[in-house]
Amino acid sequence: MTAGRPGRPRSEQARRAVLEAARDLLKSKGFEGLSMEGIAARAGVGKQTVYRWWPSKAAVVADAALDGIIPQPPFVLPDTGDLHTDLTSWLDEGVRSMTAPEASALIRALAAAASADETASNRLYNQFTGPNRQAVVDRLDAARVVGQVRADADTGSAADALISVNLYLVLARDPITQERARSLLDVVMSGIGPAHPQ
Amino acid sequence: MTAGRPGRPRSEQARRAVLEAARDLLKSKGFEGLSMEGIAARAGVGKQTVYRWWPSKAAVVADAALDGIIPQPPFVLPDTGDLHTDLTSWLDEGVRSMTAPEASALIRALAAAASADETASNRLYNQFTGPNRQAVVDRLDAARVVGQVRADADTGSAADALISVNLYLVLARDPITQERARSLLDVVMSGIGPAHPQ
Amino acid sequence: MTAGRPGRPRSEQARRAVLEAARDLLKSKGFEGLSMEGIAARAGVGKQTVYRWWPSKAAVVADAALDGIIPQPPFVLPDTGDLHTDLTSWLDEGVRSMTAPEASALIRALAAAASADETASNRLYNQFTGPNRQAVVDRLDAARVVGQVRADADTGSAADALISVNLYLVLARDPITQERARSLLDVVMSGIGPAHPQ
Amino acid sequence: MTAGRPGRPRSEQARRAVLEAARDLLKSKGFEGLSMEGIAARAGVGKQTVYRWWPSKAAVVADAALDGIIPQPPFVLPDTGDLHTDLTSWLDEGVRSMTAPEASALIRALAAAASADETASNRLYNQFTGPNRQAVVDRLDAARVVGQVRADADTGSAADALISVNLYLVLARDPITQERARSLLDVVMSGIGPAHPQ
DNA sequence: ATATAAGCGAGACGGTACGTCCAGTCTTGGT
DNA sequence: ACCAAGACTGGACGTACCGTCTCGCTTATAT
Repeated sequence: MTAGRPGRPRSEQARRAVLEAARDLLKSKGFEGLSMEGIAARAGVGKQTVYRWWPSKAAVVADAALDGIIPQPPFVLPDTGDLHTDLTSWLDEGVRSMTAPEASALIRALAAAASADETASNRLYNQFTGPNRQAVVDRLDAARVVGQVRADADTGSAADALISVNLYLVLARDPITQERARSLLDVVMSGIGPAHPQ
Repeated sequence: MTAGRPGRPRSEQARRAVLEAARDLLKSKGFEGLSMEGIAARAGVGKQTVYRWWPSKAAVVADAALDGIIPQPPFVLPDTGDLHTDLTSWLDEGVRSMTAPEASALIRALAAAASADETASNRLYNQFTGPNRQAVVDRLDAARVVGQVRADADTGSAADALISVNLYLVLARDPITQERARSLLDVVMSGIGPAHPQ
Repeated sequence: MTAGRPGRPRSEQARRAVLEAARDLLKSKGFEGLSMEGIAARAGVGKQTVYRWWPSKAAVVADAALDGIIPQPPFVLPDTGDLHTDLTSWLDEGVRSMTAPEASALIRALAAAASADETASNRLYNQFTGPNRQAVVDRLDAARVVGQVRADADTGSAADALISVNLYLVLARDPITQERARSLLDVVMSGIGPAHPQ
Repeated sequence: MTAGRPGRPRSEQARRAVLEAARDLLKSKGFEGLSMEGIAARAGVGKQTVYRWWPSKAAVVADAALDGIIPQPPFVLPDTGDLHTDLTSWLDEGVRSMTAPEASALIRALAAAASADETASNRLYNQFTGPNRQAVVDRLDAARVVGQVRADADTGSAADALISVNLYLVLARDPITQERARSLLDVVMSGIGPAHPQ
């Protein structure tokens, strides 16, 4: 694939060491406390090696996320045939994976990275939030076919609501609980309007 | 209030100059590009004066937000008697105020500040997001009394959904549009489930 | 003198620590091996403090020389009435002070500094080599008055010869000896031409 | 000479490219501004090729000088029978070749190289300054045979004086002029002592 | 012919130093 | 007790080179 170019090939070991160092430092010191210099030092790598492949700490963080070095919520929803059951188990799994203090620190870091750098924001969205959102949309669309979702519902907006609340809670440092997730699901499924609008 | 203490009283002029300098720099350079030194220089103020009153740039930013120096979305909802109309006009106003590129840059900056500093996060939440959310909850609760919201709906979760999606869109750098806001409102009002499950 | 300006005054302690650190490092590692970073570290001073007052390592070295922190050959010649005796003792003193390996390393360093930087070159000349040369010229001119130097001799060129040979020997790493100095003095005093040109 | 060893023979083209690149960079940026990396880049040569043959930039500079790629003053003195005439024309030629700003920059660079590296210093002396000095000594010794130099004069010291003053002037950035050279020659030939001491 | 050997350009590697910016702190004179 | 000014130590920034190391390739002698 990478045609036989001249010159010493890129060191896979250095690449992984950088991403893992970034993840570790992110957990312990947050995005603000992260530094290119610190990443290089902990990875046992020259600073130039970091700058050769990543333009900023936001880019390193984004790559670490994309590489699975920063753990991600699951991209696939179960499909048992019952939408409510499936969304509930998906939400429970999400709550479980985000309640570890480490996990919320990482998410805050990703938010800060997205805030600081447009490119990082796009990459994180395209390969992290995006697929997750798409999985929800797909499941909802499948449910529509079997009549569990009304024909004219905007499944995209529903997915947005289900996903973004967690981001909001993490940033606001409000604890994320199962109850809260289920209340949200109830709102999204049934709405808050009176049961039988004519 | 500040009892007649001895010594020179705090300079109100310096205080405002600092907050306004912070706002201006935030617009042009983002939270990452903001510095205490830069704030002091632009405000024409000694660095010590900044440190005397604020421990970090996140604290300055939080104060600037609370002081109204960073413009905020409206805290009150109209109450025309029709919930859907009121929420629509509230959302439209929100969309309008967040679509300016400056505004989204400021929101990203506040998100970064919240991510970086727990104290700033709390202050921003308590006096910025919180009242806004509360206003929505209050309006929904009032609507419930007149039967426009079903009795067992969780108005808190509904408010969370309405507010947090915008945060998500700003961080993901997805454009915020009226259509999108109205689709979301439709989901929150009516749910996505089949219209009349019996 | 330095009018009551606002702001913290310059630290004399830091100034001396920098110059002494530069001298020590110069002795042990030469001008090439000297670094602004190393100077700051050894002086226990922030790097910025060095850069605030000196633009380059050549400037630091020049200042260290001017401040007497780098030892200098004597600027005054004895005047016993006999020129040859006085120049001999002056040369002996010069030979003595330049034969220490430390001293020749310092002189090579000053030559490198002069080579690297025009400003440093001028400062070193004006306050280091220059006065020394002038002292020789003055002594020669005084000797001319009493008939120990012929009327039309160019004392400036004679001083140049007496001084520059040592520089040449240090750079060429030829050992400087009393004999060599005295041979040179003989050439300068008597010339190499036949004893009685008509 | 280099016995028919196996393997690809050294590239003469690369060797010259390196030395010429070094000379060009020396002219424009001085010895301090010269770098192995820069030499390789300008020569269109791999860095390893430079390091394979030269251990340091001082070594490259020394080689460039020895190879005639850095222009040198003439090694031979005319011998018209009249010493004063010959030395005058030799000095004039030296003055002429050193007054070009490029030339003095190169000489300062050679001085810096000699200062930085003992090996380079020796090579430069042995094959650059040394032969030049020897040529002067030889001419003076020849002149002694015909009575133009007194029997007990130290021709070595005289040669040192004639050569080293130029080095001193270049480092001090004092302009080198014909007048100055001739004054020096007068001192060396006739001395500064009274004309006929008996 | 085909190994083996050495040189070549290219370019990544772990590092050091550069010169600048900023973090927080401290110390002036003045309000 | 506050203020502006500005110097202090410290540390990260992003860049330039250091000297070393692998690549694929070329060019020689030795089998």
